[in-house]
Amino acid sequence: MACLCEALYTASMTEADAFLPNSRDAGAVVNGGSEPRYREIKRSIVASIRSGRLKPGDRVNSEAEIVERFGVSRMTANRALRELTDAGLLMRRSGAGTFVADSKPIGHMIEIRNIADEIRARGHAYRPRVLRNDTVKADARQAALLDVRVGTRLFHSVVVHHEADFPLQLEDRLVLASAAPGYGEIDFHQQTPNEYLTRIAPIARAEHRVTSMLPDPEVRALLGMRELDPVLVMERRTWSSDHLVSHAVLTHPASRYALTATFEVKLD
Amino acid sequence: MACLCEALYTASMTEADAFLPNSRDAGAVVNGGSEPRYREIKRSIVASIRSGRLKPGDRVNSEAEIVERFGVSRMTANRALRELTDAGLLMRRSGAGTFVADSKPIGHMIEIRNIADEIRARGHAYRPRVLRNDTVKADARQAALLDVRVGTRLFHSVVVHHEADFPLQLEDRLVLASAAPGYGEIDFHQQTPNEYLTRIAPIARAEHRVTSMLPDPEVRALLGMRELDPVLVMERRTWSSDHLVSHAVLTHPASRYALTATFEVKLD
DNA sequence: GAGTGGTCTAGACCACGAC
DNA sequence: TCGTGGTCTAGACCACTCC
Repeated sequence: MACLCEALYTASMTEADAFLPNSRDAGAVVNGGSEPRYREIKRSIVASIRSGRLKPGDRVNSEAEIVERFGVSRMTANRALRELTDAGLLMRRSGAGTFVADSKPIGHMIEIRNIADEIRARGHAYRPRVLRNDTVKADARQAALLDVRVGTRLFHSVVVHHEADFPLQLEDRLVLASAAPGYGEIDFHQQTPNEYLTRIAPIARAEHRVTSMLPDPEVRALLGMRELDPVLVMERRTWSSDHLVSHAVLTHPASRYALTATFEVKLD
Repeated sequence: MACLCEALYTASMTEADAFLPNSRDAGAVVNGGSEPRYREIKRSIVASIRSGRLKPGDRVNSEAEIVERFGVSRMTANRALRELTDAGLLMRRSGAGTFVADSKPIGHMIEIRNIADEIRARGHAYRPRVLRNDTVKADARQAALLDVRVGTRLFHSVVVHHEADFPLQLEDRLVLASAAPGYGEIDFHQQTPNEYLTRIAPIARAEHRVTSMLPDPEVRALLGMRELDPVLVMERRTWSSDHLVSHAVLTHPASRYALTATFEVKLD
């Protein structure tokens, strides 16, 4: 069916700002089964970024400020900020401060770029051709793909992403309606399905399967391909929190598209 | 032209045990431009694993032991062990101890499996067909791929990996001779090229490019493919420490092989 | 009960950046 | 100069595991 590759944003961690007022005997040790302080601080920062209150480039509370606001020691504040920095969510400059990092694509993992951005970065016009965006009740096959019961309400969108006038990717996507209620209303000219989803339901886990084949005539026509040109097909399932949110089949003409992935291992 | 996908092992960090005797005024703070203590400890542990002195499942020094041996505070020992654990190199069980983790394939990132293991896991016989394994002097094209000067000594191996009697992957690999001097002597029946390389020159960085095409007749024959079946081609460049070590083109029949990648994001 | 990791504190010195 | 992060210490309490 269809293929497309957009940005997967970092960040996980559920819940909103909910860093409870903290009825904990702050001073001493104690941590009676509750969440560690550093993690609580991380949650609150992640939530601030999620909610849009903190945007890339914005300054985050300094360690000293966190010490005061949360009533923790500097080591604890440091750990929270350091771990978020290691995770790529923040950037720190000694002497200057801590800042929200540019919303990195999936960091070191697979660098799957936002197709729209990618196209624009090449100086071309991005144009989506929306073939459908409906509400459906899951049939057996769809239910299996999203691991839900038959009849569950889903969105089903099919979009062809064009670079200038050339179709580059065919995206066929199923979305769990309960996880992204507004999906049916999106104007794909304003944001790609994945852009929307990563904002609404931040990706916690993604599973990919890449293969290739000769496309059937219909797909070949949609992608404006010559005969005997294979397509590169990427199937992607994404989870948010703990449930499957979306299944996408992203199909591209192999002659015009290659997937790239790069990663580093650093232990220092 | 060849393709194969093996395990990429974790771990980075250069140098051997070299944790200098540490002429640092231990007691106080000070860190006059030298390496932080926690990183030094990490290096030493990584080196122990690298050298084979510590194997998966082995117990690592406890925090208390590190405190004594390195003359650091427990927080520092804890940081070293915790970071290596987060990186997937170690496993900790509260109350029990710290252990070397099973040599994880690239962890959460791309799970690219060792083709030999993968085949055996499916209960089939793995059989390599070695077409060549020569020493060559880099020509212009090869020099560009490995980012070295023309004439640099390289190994060039071509192997077809079979599952039972079916060719599954064609691997065409260039290896920088100076980085893996023994490569030319490997018996690929004993270990795959990548197995050897990950042991000799642990991967610090990898770059992938995946595409597909219709194979030329020669490749098609080597892979025992029918006409009009596309191949899935993965090109991979791997770095160790700071230099490019290997370039591989891994080609598989799309009808018999799919790449999978899965990753999780966790910020807690 | 002894040992282990998990967390936390209240100090500290340092290099760096902004003013 | 003052605030920032980067590192480090020498204690501490806790829950857990293993014996």
